[in-house]
Amino acid sequence: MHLPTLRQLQFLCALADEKSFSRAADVCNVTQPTLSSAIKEVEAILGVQLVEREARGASLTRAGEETVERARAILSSAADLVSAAHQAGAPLTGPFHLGAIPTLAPYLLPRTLSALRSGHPELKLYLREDQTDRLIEGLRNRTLDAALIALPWASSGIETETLGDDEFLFIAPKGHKLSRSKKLSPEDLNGEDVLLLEDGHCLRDHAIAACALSPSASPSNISATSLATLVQMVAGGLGISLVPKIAAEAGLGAGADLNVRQFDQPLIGRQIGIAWRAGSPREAEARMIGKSVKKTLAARA
Amino acid sequence: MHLPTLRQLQFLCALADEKSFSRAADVCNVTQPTLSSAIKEVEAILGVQLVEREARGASLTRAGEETVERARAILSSAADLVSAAHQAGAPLTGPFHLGAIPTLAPYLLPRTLSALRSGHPELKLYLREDQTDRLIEGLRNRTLDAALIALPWASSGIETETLGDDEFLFIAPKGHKLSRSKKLSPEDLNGEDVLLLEDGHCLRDHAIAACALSPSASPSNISATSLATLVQMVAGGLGISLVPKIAAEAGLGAGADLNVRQFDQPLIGRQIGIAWRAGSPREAEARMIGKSVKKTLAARA
DNA sequence: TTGGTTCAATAGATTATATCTATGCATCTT
DNA sequence: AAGATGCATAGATATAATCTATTGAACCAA
Repeated sequence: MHLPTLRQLQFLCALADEKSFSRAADVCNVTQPTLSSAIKEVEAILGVQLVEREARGASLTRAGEETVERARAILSSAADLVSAAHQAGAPLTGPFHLGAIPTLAPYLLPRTLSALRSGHPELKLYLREDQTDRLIEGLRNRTLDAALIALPWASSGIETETLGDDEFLFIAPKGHKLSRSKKLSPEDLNGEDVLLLEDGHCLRDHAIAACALSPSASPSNISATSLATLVQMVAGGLGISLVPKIAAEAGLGAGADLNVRQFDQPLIGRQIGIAWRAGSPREAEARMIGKSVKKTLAARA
Repeated sequence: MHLPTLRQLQFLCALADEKSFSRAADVCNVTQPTLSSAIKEVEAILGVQLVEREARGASLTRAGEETVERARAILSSAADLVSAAHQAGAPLTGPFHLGAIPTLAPYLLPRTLSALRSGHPELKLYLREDQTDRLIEGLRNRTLDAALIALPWASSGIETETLGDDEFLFIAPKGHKLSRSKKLSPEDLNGEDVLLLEDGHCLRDHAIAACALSPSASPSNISATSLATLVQMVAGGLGISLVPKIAAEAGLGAGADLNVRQFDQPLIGRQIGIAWRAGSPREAEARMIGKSVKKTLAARA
């Protein structure tokens, strides 16, 4: 079977990105005729037209779209092969890019990282705090090596490992009626002024799901940009809310005039996990970091 | 990032297979120096030694092993890209290689295939009957496009779809005591002379599991090579056994002096499914065939 | 319409590279 | 020690990839 060259596949992907032969050629650091003939040859090898040559630039045919998708996967695997081999020469070294969601990073990482750093001084960690979607995208486009997120999160091409549980705690201003109620179940929040994080935070979705809230019908449609802000708003009497136990333990809300309490059965919460791109050469390191986080989670009060 | 060529990866895989530069070169239809320098260049690109040059032939280093594994995956994806594109030019044509396990093929395929052929006359079907392991291997090395097997069967790189259930029926010689017992549950077979297919047939394992048999302690350690043989042996009074309902319905055991009956609760059986290599360009056709089989299964008495 | 502009295809020259033949240099065998 | 086996090296050659220069088609503005 006659295969196209990786180089030709790169050209094709660039063409898909740029939708122009000359711009794509520029991106690939070759001249336009070079790229043109390369694309033509790929089409000859595959026996299908991949590109629609139009007056203004180029667009992909249906077959072209699928081919590009496969080509990207192949190029990514090839890049993985190279970095895995490089890694083999010098294991556990080089910069490692770790992402984490904002409702986790400030509370979980400080404890974990100090342990990790002392155990593995050769590991250069770079951190990025972002929402789940962006972190997954980072894993996909290789700007991240691993990410700490809330599970379950199924996504093709992404592998995950569960590290532990994180309970949701109830917070309210001192003297709120739900602070004094004998029993407290998640459904009791329905109808109250529940403050949530702004859209895009997975904690927001988890809270809505756990308490069976109807997000649109929420009386006060106020959203906070961070947990710290949220806590301040609750302390200011604007409403009630949930916070992850891990954040509360790390000192979130300390000093504020707040009532923090557990729910009675059923306990609600989320799972913490680590994710990496399937086939990543840094999977071993991702699992190692996961192990360290897991230890931190288990060691809590 | 500098990538190795697909050609170079092919050379490397051939070297891994042949464990000899000259033989590998032969396989690739190039001369030995060509392959030697290509391998050397890959090592330069990756910055690791992949091959241990020994007096008698060559062996892979640890890094080499992993690189070869990744290389094989990449080459397979590249081959898929090509055939997917070819497919796009002429969908649903060209030879399709379908495998099926021996306890299914003779009983399920006749009915399904005639329906399939009339519905899709352009599809050239080639059939192969073999045990599950070999079929999966066939999917892996691209000699098969899909396979009808018993599920569940998890295997990385293989995708499956469940098509229906197939109950196990009890068979015994006329007059056997279990033929006359009021109720019949799978555990009743324990301790009896249960005849099974020879090792490697998944039906054997399913039967052992379903009836909680201890295979080594089976009084008569007789194994049959096919269901037809098995039925003859049971009819000959050598013992009792299980047969898939689908086989019985297709006429297995018709005419033989046999007692066939259902089990009472719990019913036991297996699931029928179709499997294909993840990323196969013929996935759509595999699913189509699966649909046809599913219809056949559902249309039974 | 007409002339300018944009963008891809083509032709032919020029590198770059892939591959070959021929040979050398070890190691193992007999 | 002589032959056989198996990989590395060197230099020649063929193949391919890429470049420059140009053409031709489609669009746009006057």
